[in-house]
Amino acid sequence: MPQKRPSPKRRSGCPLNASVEILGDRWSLLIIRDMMLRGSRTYKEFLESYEGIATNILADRLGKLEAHGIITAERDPSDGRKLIYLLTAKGIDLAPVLTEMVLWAAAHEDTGNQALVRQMQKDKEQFLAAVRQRWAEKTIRSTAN
Amino acid sequence: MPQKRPSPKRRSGCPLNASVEILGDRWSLLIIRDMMLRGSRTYKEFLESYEGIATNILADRLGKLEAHGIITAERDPSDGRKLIYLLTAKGIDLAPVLTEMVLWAAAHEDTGNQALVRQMQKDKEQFLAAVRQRWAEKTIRSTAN
DNA sequence: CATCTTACTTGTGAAATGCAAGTGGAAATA
DNA sequence: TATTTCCACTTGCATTTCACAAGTAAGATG
Repeated sequence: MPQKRPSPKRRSGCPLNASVEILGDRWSLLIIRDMMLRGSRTYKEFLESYEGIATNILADRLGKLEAHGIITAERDPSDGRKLIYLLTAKGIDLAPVLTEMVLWAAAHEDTGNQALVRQMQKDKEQFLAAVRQRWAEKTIRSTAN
Repeated sequence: MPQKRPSPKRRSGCPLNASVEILGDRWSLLIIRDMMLRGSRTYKEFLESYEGIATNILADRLGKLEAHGIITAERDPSDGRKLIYLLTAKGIDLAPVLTEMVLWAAAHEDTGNQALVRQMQKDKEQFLAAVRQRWAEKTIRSTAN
């Protein structure tokens, strides 16, 4: 049973450093994006994401995200092979972080998915409210996390 | 002389992916934090940061941040050994990203610097305005970037 | 001119990453 | 029931990145 230590050994107490140590790699936030915006819930769905994460990296990141309390994993009752990954409240609270990163890149880099970007630009708070709303609906049970 | 193309080859057009490819490592955002909040401007000042970045990693990250147009480097007129690193407009636009990451970690992890956190929590927009204000004052010249 | 300071570069080993292939249990199919 | 397929991984291995220690070159200092 993977329990979570508060801070195994941080380089510093700075909150930004904590975020960077947990999320600062090339894949973790993309997995969270897929859960938050694309509704991905299984290992296979994450693998199908456009960027093409390697299987061992995906397994490692899912394990770390779970250890950090950002996602949970539960066996699918209707198909015993599948694990259903869900964002916790801590995980859905990353929505503002993702949003700001999207807006920054959209403003300064040549990127796609302008539909999403315009939605965020038009009304950030409304966008975040919608994200949280959808998450709450999917998480009818297991509100313990 | 290491030059850089705007987007050498992205894994995908997703804006979040762009941000993650540019900023998704354990050091880049901490360097930006030091520039934005601690006023660090030279190689030596970055090295003195609490987390203890290695010299080769720092040189590499400064080069990449400059290549991405997030910082500029100029020789110090009063001391020819020093390079003065400054945030560009693109760089200061990362303030909302840093802020959300700080707030997320402060809410869900055991972190320090509660003074900064409370300031952000109290009035996020005012905090960001102050950050931008300080940056604008320091960047009286070279507004080209 | 000798020494110190600043901003690096280089070398080496350890760790993380990417890719291909393999494994084990559950479900679907013949 | 036996076989095949599906799902979620694990393992091996080559490549890349990282951390740490040491060294270097140009400019400043005494």
